[in-house]
This record gives sequence, C-alpha cells and structure tokens, in this order.
Amino acid sequence: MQKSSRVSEAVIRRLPKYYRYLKDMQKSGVERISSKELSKKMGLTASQIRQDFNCFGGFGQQGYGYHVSELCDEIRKILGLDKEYNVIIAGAGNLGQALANYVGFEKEGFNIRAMFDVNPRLVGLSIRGVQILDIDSMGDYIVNNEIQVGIVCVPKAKAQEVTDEMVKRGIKSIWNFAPVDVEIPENVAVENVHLSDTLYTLSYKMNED
Amino acid sequence: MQKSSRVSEAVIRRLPKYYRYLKDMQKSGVERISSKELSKKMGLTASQIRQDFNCFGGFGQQGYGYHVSELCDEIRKILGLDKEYNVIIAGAGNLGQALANYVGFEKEGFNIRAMFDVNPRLVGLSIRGVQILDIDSMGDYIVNNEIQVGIVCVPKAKAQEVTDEMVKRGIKSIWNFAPVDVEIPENVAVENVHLSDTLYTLSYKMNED
DNA sequence: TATATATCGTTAAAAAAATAACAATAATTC
DNA sequence: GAATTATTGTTATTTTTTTAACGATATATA
Repeated sequence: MQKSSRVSEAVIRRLPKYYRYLKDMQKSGVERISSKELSKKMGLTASQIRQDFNCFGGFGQQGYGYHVSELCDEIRKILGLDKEYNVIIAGAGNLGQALANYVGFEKEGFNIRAMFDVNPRLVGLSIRGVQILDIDSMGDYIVNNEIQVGIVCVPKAKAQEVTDEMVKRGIKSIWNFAPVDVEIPENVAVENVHLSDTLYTLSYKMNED
Repeated sequence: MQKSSRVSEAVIRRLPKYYRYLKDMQKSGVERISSKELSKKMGLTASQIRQDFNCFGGFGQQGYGYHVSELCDEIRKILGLDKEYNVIIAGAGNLGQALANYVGFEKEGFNIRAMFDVNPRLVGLSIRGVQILDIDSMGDYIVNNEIQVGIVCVPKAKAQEVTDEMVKRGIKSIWNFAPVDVEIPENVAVENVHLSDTLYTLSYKMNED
C-alpha cells in the first residue's frame, strides 16, 4: 500500500462510490461479483474498475471475480473507515443539526462529541445527546478531547476564523460546508463541500441541449 | 453557445466555482481581472481558465483581461441562473428543513414552493413560509404548480419511489440527497449528492502519507 | 484429468484534459 | 504616435485518464 501517495485524485473520488455499492451488495447477501457485473451496476467500465483496485494491490481472483465482503473491507480500510474519530461541529444551525442527526456518520466511526454556536438560545441544548456549547470554548475542548475532525457549518463570514482556530488547536481534518473555500496549512486535510455547486451543475444540465 | 453539448464534464463542474469567485469579487468592487490573477486566487492555471472560458466563446479582451461583472453575468447565464425555477422538497426532515431555510438558493432563482412528508406531525407546519404538505399530494402539486426541480431528502428506501413520482409528473431535474444513486430517464437531469462521499475522501486524505 | 470458460492483473493504445507556447491585439507608456 | 507591455484566444505539446487487449490463472465442465 506504499503506492498510496501516487493514487490519482480521480481514483480516490471513486472509492466512496465503490464502498457504497459494495456495502449494499454485502447487506443483500451477494457473495461474489466480477468487474463486469459491477461495471454494469455502477455505470463504469470493467477495465476501469480493475485498474482502480489495482492501485491498491488488486483484491480479486482470476476466473472467479471479487469476494464482495472482502473487497468491501479492503476499501473500508483504504478509506480509513476502520478507525474511530472524535468530531465536533461548529455552527448549530439547520445544517449543523441535520448533520448531528444523521446516524450514518457514527456507523463509520465519526463520533460527534460536541457542537458549538454563538447563539445563546442554542447553547445548552442537545441534539441526539450531543451538547451545544459556546463557541468560545471550542479551542480548549478540541485540545482536551483529542478532536481530529472539525465540521464547519458557520456562516461564510466566520468560516475562515473558525477553521483557523480548529487548526491552531490541532485538528487535522476540516469538513467545510460554508460557501467559501477555507485555507489550511499543508499538513491539514480539507474538503470544501459547496452544496450549491451541484445545484448549479444541475441547472446547467437542465438547460443544456 | 452551440458548442454546449460538447463541453466536457470537467469544465462544467468548474463553472460554479468560477461563478462563486467572480460573484465575490464583483461584490467587493473588483472591476477587472486577468486569467493570471484569477488563477492565483483559485488555485488553477491561467491556461486552464482561458481555455475553459473559450468553450463558451471567450469573454476577455487582449491586453486588458476580463471585466468581472460582465464575465460573472455570462457564467450566470451559462449555468441557467438567470431564470426562475419552481422547486419542491420531498422529505421535511432535518436536511430538508436545512435546505428550505437556506436563502441562497432563492437568490439564484430556485424558489421553494412546498415541502412534502409522510409524518403527520410535520404536515401543516411551515418553514420560512413554505408549507409542509402530505406526500400523497405531491404528484398533483407538481402538475398544478409547474414544478421544474425536485429535491429528494427522503430516506434511502423511499428515494427511488419518490423520484419516479416526480419524473412521472413532469419534473425535469432531480437534486438527490438520499444516500443512493436514483435512476432517471434520459431526458431528466439528476445530481446525486452523497454527502458522506466527501467525508470519506477526507478520511482517506487524513490517513494518507 | 483434460478441456473449456471465466475473469483477473497488467501492459498497450486511445482519448481526454491540462499545460505550455505563441501570434494577435488592445492598453499603456514614453 | 510609435514603442512597449500586458494579456487574450488559439494551437501545439505534454500529461493524465480511460479504454482496450491479452497472457496468466483459477474455476467449472465433460
């Protein structure tokens, strides 16, 4: 798995999709699958699938195909979903609350430990057992509770500031939903989500031909 | 703009990002920008930017650069954001409510007309003036109110069913947040969002080196 | 057990995307 | 107003990504 650092962004972005489909198949009791069958289901080519998996060593067997649950486990590991993470959410507005309420993240090891907000009306409340604390206490909380992942759901104007504080206190991963690309140092990972981007793409497609 | 149908997916997916940066600059009063300056801000190459814009005709001026507001307007048009759309949301859970509360969409012409849910406790309530109606009335509502865009925020198990109903009643664009790829006929546009995909990518990056 | 079939991993070819180069032209300077 | 500079649009080159081809190997069949 030393190849990792040379795996292209395109491949990496397909991994979660593989994982989704494989998890589903595993759940439905499918035991084996060939690259050809999988390609049909996922709308990719069989060639690409084999090539993608081979970036990480290749988990199949000639003449047989892939063991679904084995392959699924491998991809889980590659994605780092076999570990547990401590997570906080900055911004307890609608989106922050929606994320806190979604149980799927916890199933994959992302445990939301606390939420933070400036609004005194929200501070003190709980969402699914997760407390909303004052945003001023976020820095110390990160340090004291070994938080690795920070989710940014604050308004655009506060996003960079909140991110900076997270990074300063040792967070190594920023999942940002504010509609602005936040800047981070090289050793920190970031995903700027930009929900509306996909809406605009949809708008483009709708008006295309 | 006849070229449209031959513009690559990669370019199309960058358009919303250009639009974001240009809108910001326009707001801050920036009048002109060169591909070189823009490339620095956005983390792209100047070459790529010029090439991207030229897919749609090229809006610059040699020796000068681009007029920010003019370029911004052009991209708005290309994305179809100069029009108005009637939108509904299926599923008034946390995510549905979060989307209904976000005013940014309306600013770009996506007017949320109604929400739909199965939960009788939610039916009858309003979010920012948008009524939550019974999901069974969705089909007729779509027809009677000329709805063009359907946002799917229902659980995974119901996503395809709800999508089918939307398509059957004439919706031409599906923005799907359920964690499954919904299938649609060829003449309908779809964006399957998959929030957790970016979290998993983040997880990969965090564990990389 | 030998033969046929399926299917992978891998190498080769093709296609697509990104980058670089440059001629054309507008703006600016002297 | 001529010369210089800036910067585009466009063509050429390079790189990356995708697709196709195929030998190797395991499974299934006769």
